[in-house]
Amino acid sequence: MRIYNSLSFRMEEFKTIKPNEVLMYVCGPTVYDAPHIGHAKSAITFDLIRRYLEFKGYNVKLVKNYTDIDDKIIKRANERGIDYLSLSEQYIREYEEIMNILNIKPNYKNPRATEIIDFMIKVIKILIEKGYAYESNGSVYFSVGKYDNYETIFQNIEKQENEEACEIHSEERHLLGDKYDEKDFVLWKKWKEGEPYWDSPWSKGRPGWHIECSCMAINILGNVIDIHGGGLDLKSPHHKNEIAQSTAYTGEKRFANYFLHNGFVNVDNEKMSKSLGNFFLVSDVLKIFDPMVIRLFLLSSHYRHSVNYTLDNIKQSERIYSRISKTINLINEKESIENASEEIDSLKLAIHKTKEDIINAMDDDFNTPKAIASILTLIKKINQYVLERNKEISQEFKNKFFSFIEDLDNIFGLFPRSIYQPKSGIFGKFEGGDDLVRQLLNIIKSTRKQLRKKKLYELSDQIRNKLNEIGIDIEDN
RNA sequence: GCACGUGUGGCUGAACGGAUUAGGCAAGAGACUGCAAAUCUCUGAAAAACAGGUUCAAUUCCUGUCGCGUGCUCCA
Repeated sequence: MRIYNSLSFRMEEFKTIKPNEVLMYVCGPTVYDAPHIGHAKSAITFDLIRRYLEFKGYNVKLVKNYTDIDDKIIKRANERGIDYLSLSEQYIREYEEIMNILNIKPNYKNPRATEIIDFMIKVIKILIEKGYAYESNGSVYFSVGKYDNYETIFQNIEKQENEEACEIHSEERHLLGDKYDEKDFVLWKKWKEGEPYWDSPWSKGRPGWHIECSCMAINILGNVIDIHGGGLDLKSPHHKNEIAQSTAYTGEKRFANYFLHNGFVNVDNEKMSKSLGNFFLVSDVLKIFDPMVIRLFLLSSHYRHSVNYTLDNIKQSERIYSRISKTINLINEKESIENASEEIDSLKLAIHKTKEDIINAMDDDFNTPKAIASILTLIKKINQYVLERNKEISQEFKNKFFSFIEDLDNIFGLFPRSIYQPKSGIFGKFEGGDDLVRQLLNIIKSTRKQLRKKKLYELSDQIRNKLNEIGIDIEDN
């Protein structure tokens, strides 16, 4: 299995620290606003990776944090005249709800920054003791000049250049404001009027953004982890700083063996972001599209690439999704017979082949577009066989097919049982499959059938249209 | 400016050092059908930013140029 490692700028064979276990940390959101499609892309990316690793037999411990204390949270809470905690609580709940709808598997742990302030203080203390950090006017900063090769992290430049870049700063050790170097970043931020604070040896205050993630990862998963993930926009300076401070603290060579970064969701070929204001909230998109369609849309381009959010593009995904679900329903509803033609073997073989293709695609840096293409090729084959040539299928085939769909769902999280089990087709529209509704619909269906038999098309079409208007699609045949 | 990534058909999006360059959407034609929908079949004599280089052979590797995106400031 090969994955692209942002640390080395190339594809690498994936090897874990412990056999069969993957320690994985993903940077979660700063909870001051509702999640947009960009957050969904990141979440779905790492959910996919996690699912695939589990499919490969790894026990994955995925930790994803919430940054629940930060300038923006404080600002917005003040604007609304509420406590910062109730603000972050509100958005954490919303985030979790949406993740659940998008079929994101629950994480191993979801720590919040404010839960481990004590540990952060301990780590900062040690960083000062080791000479990597300094206190200045009540705040504490990490000194990038004291850290070897700071500039080479995620920068494909030679060590010499790094030394040149840092030397200048370390020679002139005078303060620029509170810092010695512009790039020094804050570990502990001194309290200001109207802000929440925690006591520390340096001042009343709160932790800096970068130290939070390092501490949560180390605290829960340990000094060195397998995979660290996040959006491409976190690469620098966030992940860069995380690496510097974490390895400075632990003394290890690496903080994470693999850094993975997902690409953006673009709007008009520009990054969707809160600061640009060009974002679409997941909750709004969910009003128009099925969550699985959103998932498929975001998986239809490679995780490292950007995906352009347009109505047309997401509609394409909707079409593809319905195509696949229709075939799943078709096989589900079709009666199997004892002695189906031997030709069914070729279909069984095709399933086997498709599964292999998917595994190969996914082993190659999680190539979902390729994997999806091979699913569609299989779907076409099945449709040809069952619909066009109207051939019978065996129970054995059905079993094989559904075990395949289950694999697909395990990997992509796209085909939960609910789409083809108890409530399928039109009944799916009614939560819980109300018996009365079910019976009523059956009556309507059989009435229409009789009308059509008697060639009373006008009336039967009218019924079809009326049902359509209230959101029930009927397809004859 | 530095770094990372990217540039494939009307759109989306893969593979691959060579001989037939996936898959999907949209379009057109046809089959089926009372009609619609769904499904299937066929078609588009299809395309690889530009310029060099390596090679028997490059869309694929290398170099340069240009375009685009992102990071270097909060952001998934």
